[in-house]
Parts: sequence; structure tokens; C-alpha cells
Amino acid sequence: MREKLGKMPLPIVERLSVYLLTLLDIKSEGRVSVSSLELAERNGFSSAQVRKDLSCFGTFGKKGTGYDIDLLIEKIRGILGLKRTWRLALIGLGNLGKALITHKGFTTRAFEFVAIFEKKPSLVGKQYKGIQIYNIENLDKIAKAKRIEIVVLTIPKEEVAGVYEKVIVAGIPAALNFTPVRLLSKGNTLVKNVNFFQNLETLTFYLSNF
Amino acid sequence: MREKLGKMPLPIVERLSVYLLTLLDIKSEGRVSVSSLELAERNGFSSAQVRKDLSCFGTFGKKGTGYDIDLLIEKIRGILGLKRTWRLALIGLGNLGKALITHKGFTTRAFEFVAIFEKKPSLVGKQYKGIQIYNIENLDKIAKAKRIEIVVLTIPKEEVAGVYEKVIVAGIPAALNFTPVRLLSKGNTLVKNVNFFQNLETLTFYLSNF
DNA sequence: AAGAGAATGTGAATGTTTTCACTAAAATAG
DNA sequence: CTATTTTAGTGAAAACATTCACATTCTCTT
Ligand SMILES: NC(=O)c1ccc[n+]([C@@H]2O[C@H](COP(=O)([O-])OP(=O)(O)OC[C@H]3O[C@@H](n4cnc5c(N)ncnc54)[C@H](O)[C@@H]3O)[C@@H](O)[C@H]2O)c1
Ligand SMILES: NC(=O)c1ccc[n+]([C@@H]2O[C@H](COP(=O)([O-])OP(=O)(O)OC[C@H]3O[C@@H](n4cnc5c(N)ncnc54)[C@H](O)[C@@H]3O)[C@@H](O)[C@H]2O)c1
Repeated sequence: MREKLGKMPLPIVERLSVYLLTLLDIKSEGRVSVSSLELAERNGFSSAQVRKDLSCFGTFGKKGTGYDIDLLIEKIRGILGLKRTWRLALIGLGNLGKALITHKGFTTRAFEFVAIFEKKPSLVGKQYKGIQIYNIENLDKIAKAKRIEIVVLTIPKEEVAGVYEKVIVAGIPAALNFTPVRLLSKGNTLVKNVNFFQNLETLTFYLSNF
Repeated sequence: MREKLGKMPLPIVERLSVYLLTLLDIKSEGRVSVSSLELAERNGFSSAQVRKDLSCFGTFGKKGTGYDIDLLIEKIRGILGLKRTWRLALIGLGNLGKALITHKGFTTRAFEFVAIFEKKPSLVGKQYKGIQIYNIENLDKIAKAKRIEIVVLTIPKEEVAGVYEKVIVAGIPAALNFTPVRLLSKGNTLVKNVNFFQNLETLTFYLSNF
């Protein structure tokens, strides 16, 4: 059992998220308990890794039986901070932004879009899927008023630098960045970059070299 | 300089993709050479890491000067298999699928969508953005005829297991999976999973534990 | 042309993550 | 009730990844 959660290795946190999805899946099949081996095999990990990962946060299992699914789901939700709803804002209501806003998955989990920011004057002041669209220039003010915790960036790459500066100034705690410009965490803002090309390029690398 | 490219560590391949974007960026500023330090600082890595990564594939730099940008771009493109166009197919023309197909970035790089597969009878036989829509039941036949190399999965999660089975049977070399169902590489098919929740959940973990 | 400075490439050291291999507890079968 | 099987938890070992630190080479200035 580790002490400092703040410096938990990223691979462990990522796997926790995978375990959670798997547990929800198994639960939906009506099962009530699961072994580290099954959790591992479904995801291509080793059973020792599953046990070691979970042991960082406490002892949740029962020797001879495995893990109680409901209990483990609640524990992981607690660890990942998913016992409450997080307030998101979308920045850039283009093709990708609309797909994300429309996606039901977010809402049915722990995430809720509470604002959209756009540059196009024709969109500002309107709503999209019931969510108010604001002028990006008012990010600071609205972010505070709406208690925005995570911004989702789906703007053209030329706009990223300027908008990110505004995000930092507004002191928004986190950003999920879908643009191909790699951002580094700065100020009080934690960034996670999602790069589609990188994903495709790891595939083409291995396809080319086997 | 490493020998077996096929077992190059994933972190190195992912950084290569980051270096490439950075180099293109720097090139567009009119520059002709760059140091490992600059390549590192722009991306939050160490300069030693940049040099060590590149040294796995050859010696591309010049002591005292750094790396020639055009040369390094070409080398990395070669390593990542980006000197030719890869033939993609989209499976599932929904919200996310449409955003991806519409996205210019793919076409202007080394990727080209050559087919769309759908289940909805109303879409089959039509085109979207000039790309023919086929019945998913014909995946095997069309994949061979169109020489599809990578499928992009944007279908509901309930459909994933069945469709993935078809992808494996068709022997398609790779799949980029945007659904929340984690797939494991199997048969001759290499899989890369892209999980938006995982990205959000790593953010909420660290936000919750600082 | 010599010296100072810049920057690579890399073996060795360090740090991190994963796997191994075992102990111990619970469940099950005989 | 005892033996066998199942499975969690965990130090220790191994594998893997990053950083250090320096010899070497190239550039630039004077
Ligand atoms: N569409 C995809 O499938 C896809 C895939 C990978 C990456 N991306 C990246 O996501 C980003 C958006 O892609 P897209 O296809 O949705 O583009 P898009 O052009 O359809 O949408 C961008 C939107 O951002 C708005 N915008 C521009 N500047 C802004 C600003 N300063 N503040 C607020 N809003 C602003 C635009 O008005 C537009 O509505 C791009 O960086 C792209 O590279 C998209
Ligand atoms: N929209 C998003 O922003 C987003 C974000 C993250 C993940 N995802 C995931 O991506 C997937 C698609 O999301 P979406 O929002 O585009 O959903 P969607 O419902 O808009 O689109 C799904 C499309 O797939 C088609 N389809 C269904 N079964 C099929 C089959 N067997 N073969 C071929 N086509 C089939 C449907 O007809 C539909 O057109 C989902 O798994 C979702 O969880 C979406």
C-alpha cells in the first residue's frame, strides 16, 4: 500500500480505468466476484500486475475467492475521483467538438458539459444540445462563474497557443487536448494530450517493421 | 543503434511521432537545423532522451550543430513508415466517424480513407464525402479488393465483438479502436485502443489526489 | 590557426515497472 | 475433518527506461 497518491505512476492509473470498465462489463453479466487472473486475461495483463496495482490502494480481495465486483467498482471509482460529476467545457464547436458533446457516454458517467466556447460570432449566444455557447474572450469570467474544472480543446492548431494561455490565466485545473499541438502542464493547469496521428503512426511503425 | 526494429519500445516510437510534429512546426518557421535540447524542451523531455531515441535508428546529427531538419524529417518518416499512403476504412459512420472522415489532417498526411462500412441499410450503397459505403457483411471481400490496411472502429460497444471477429477473419493488418471496449491484438491483426474515458479519468485521478 | 564553445553519441549509473515465486488464507472436495 | 485447490498479497529479482556525464567532433571567433 503506497502512501503518496499524487505520484502514483501513470501506467497504474491507466490500468485502473481499464479494470473499472471490465468490472462494469462483468457485473452486467450478473457476476458477483472475479479473480485477478480473469481481470488480467481480459485485458492482456498478468495477474500479478493486477494484484500489485490494486495493492497500491488497499487490500480489496479475499484469498481463495478473488474480488467482490461491487466493492471493487466502488473502490476504484473512489480512487479515480468518479464519485462526483466533473464540470467540463468544450472549446471549439467544430466537427469533433459536436461529436463529443453529442456522445452520451460522457453524461452517463461522471462528466457533464456545462459550457461551450466559440470564436465564431454567429454561434455565440446560442445553444447547442441545450448547452450555452459563450465568447472565448469571456473564458476567465465564465469559467469562474460556472466552476469549470476541465476544458476539452477541439480548436484548429493555429489557435491553440492563444487559447491555452487564456486557460492558464483563468486557472482552470485541467485540459484534455485533442489538437495535434502538444501542450505541457503549466501553472495550475494539468494537461492530457490525445494525439490521433501518434496512435496511427505507432501502428504504421510496427506494420512497417515486422 | 538497435537491431530489431520490430521490438522497439513503444515509448520511443510514440516520441518519434512527437519529434516529427515538432520538426514540421520548426521547419514552417523557416529554420534549417535544431538541437536535441530544443526538441526536448518543446515537448517536456530531456535532451539526452532525444539523442538516445534517435541513436536507436542511426546517427543523424552533427556535433556542434545539431540535426538538419529536412534530413531528420525524412529519416523519421521512413522509420514510421510514412513515406507512402496507408489505406484506411471507417467502420461505423456515426457522429465520431463523420468527424474523422471529414478531418483534413488525415488526408494531408499519410492516410487515406478508401471505404466506409455501415450496418444501416439506408446508408449502404451511398457515398459520404466521396467515399463509398459498403455493407459490413461484405468486409472480407471488399477489404481484399480495396487492399485495406487499417480499419478505424467507431461503432457502438455492443457491436464491437462481432465486428472485430470479422476484421480478424478478413486478415486486416491493423485496427484503431475508438470504442470503450478494449481489444487485444489477435491473429494477424494489430490493435491500438484509444480510450477517451481513460484520458479523462487520469485527469480526475490526479485532480482528486493533489 | 588556436582556443572556446556547442552539441552529438553513448557506456555506465540510476530509477522505474513488471514479473517471479512464495506465504498464507479461504473455499472446496473427499 | 483433512487434504487439495484456489487465489490474494508481497518482498525480491529481473527487465526495462531514463538520466548522467564525458569523450569526441564540429563551428565560430579572433
Ligand atoms: N475531426 C477529427 O476527427 C479530428 C481528429 C483528430 C484531431 N482533430 C483536431 O481537433 C481540432 C478540431 O478539429 P475539427 O475537425 O473539429 O475542426 P473544425 O474546424 O471543424 O472545428 C474547429 C472549431 O473551433 C472554432 N474555433 C476556432 N478558433 C477558436 C477559438 N480561438 N476559440 C474557440 N473556438 C475556436 C471554430 O470556429 C470551429 O468551430 C483540430 O485541431 C484537429 O486537428 C480533429
Ligand atoms: N462520439 C464521441 O465523441 C465518442 C467519444 C468517445 C468514444 N466514442 C465511441 O465511438 C463509438 C461510436 O460513437 P458515435 O458517437 O459515433 O456513435 P453513433 O451511434 O453516432 O455511431 C455509430 C455508427 O455505427 C453504425 N453501426 C452500428 N453497428 C454497426 C456494425 N455492426 N457495422 C457497421 N456499422 C455499425 C451505426 O449505424 C452508427 O451509424 C462508440 O463506441 C462510442 O463509445 C465516441
